[in-house]
Amino acid sequence: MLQLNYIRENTADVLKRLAIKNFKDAETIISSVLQLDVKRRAIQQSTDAVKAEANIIAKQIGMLMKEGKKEEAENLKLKTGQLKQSEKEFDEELATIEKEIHDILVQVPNTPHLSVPAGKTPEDNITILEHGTIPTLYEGNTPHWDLTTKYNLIDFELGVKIAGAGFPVYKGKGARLQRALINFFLDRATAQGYLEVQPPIVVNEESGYGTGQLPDKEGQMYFIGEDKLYLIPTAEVPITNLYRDVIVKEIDLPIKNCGYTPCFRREAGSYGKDVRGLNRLHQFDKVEIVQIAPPEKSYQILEEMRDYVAGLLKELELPFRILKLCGGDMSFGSALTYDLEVYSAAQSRWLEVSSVSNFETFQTNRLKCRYKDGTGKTQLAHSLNGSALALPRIVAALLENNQSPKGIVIPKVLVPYCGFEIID
RNA sequence: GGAGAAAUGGCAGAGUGGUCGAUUGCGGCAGUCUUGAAAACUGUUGUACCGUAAGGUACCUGGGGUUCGAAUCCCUAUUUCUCCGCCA
Repeated sequence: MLQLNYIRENTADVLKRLAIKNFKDAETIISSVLQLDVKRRAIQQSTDAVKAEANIIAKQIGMLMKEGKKEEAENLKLKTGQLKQSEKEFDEELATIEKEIHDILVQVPNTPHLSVPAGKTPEDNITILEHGTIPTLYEGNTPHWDLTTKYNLIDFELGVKIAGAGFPVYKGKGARLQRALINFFLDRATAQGYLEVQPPIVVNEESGYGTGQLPDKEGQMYFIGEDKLYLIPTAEVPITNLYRDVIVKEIDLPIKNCGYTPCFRREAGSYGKDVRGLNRLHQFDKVEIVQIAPPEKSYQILEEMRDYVAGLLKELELPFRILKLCGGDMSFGSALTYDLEVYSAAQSRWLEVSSVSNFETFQTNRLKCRYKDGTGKTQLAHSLNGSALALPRIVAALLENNQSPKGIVIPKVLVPYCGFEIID
């Protein structure tokens, strides 16, 4: 959520940036918020004035009672009736207008960084780096969904029986590969200075709100109605919410956390080749990295995070590219996002395996995640996160790219984690 | 799940209707002393909103109520602790 004060003081800038995100009716919405804000401040002044008067009278009555001047006290009490009435009215008016403002603000997306390219569709994203060579596969290569069956790594049908489509059962070397990747990712992240955390994989409503999944995207999360808990769509939610209602010392920034969790997504509305095999699942595993950063360093940190993830892909020897997302393809809360995509050779397509974003104060404003700066002033920190990495598509690319007539070759870096060099 | 107790500032812990935004201790910050540090001493130390400012308003787990006035009384929700039950 954008800060009202910021909108008020930088209206032109906000509008300019919202245009990059193709946010419709930005001018109308922003100006209505600003009008409501003027009204709100006027009402608050009236409210405060009435309350101040009432407080004074209450104190006077207290004094009179102490001095035993009951009659005078009774007279003063008579005066308070009118005040109480208008106090109540003002309070209600204020609450109403604050809710109105809030309801509008939650619908306004984050303002993109000025370097974000304009554009509406993924075609408008900018490729900033391509790395590795796309492998030439041998005659008779197959997509991963055939390989997983051939080598008995994943049983999709069994998952359907147990839970439903999109809940695969990993078996044998398939299961071991999962575990290997998780450990590899966590080891690399901790070596990079990220503190590993193991958060709950369900969150309450407040947490969903804090990182922006609620109120908008609740249809994308599994909900346990009896206990009012949401299954997390990403570890970003519980980990970032660790810092909800927290004021940290500047010296403790940046805070770097990583964590492995399963992720659950309802993926309502997905279909076709996008959901085939491992391409899109309802449950998948991911290691997430999260940073709480001082504003002046957040963009440098974003690049570090992006490059760190790229480093993982290099170690895994996967061909990949990095995209800088255009305004139209960025998520609601992000100010700048890099997507990392690996090339899945048998499918002949790029698969998104990581999304690294700077949210600036968009999340921390909701979270009330702040720090004291050098001058002792309290201000909002920036929050950033990225996948490092999501497993299924990595597995898909590994299987497809590394297939050979003899079997699937495990990248060197994973061999110690897997305990085998080839899947055959 | 049953019975009981509790929830106060970064922490500990006072405060049961009227100058209480809240005693005190610890911690933090600044200073004095010291070659430096420690100790001791002195001062300072919550958040948000409104206001150019002076200042004002709100917040003692959340919500509602009683009252001229609520940290304090009542209702309610949540959470925590103790005991019992169940259980990885």
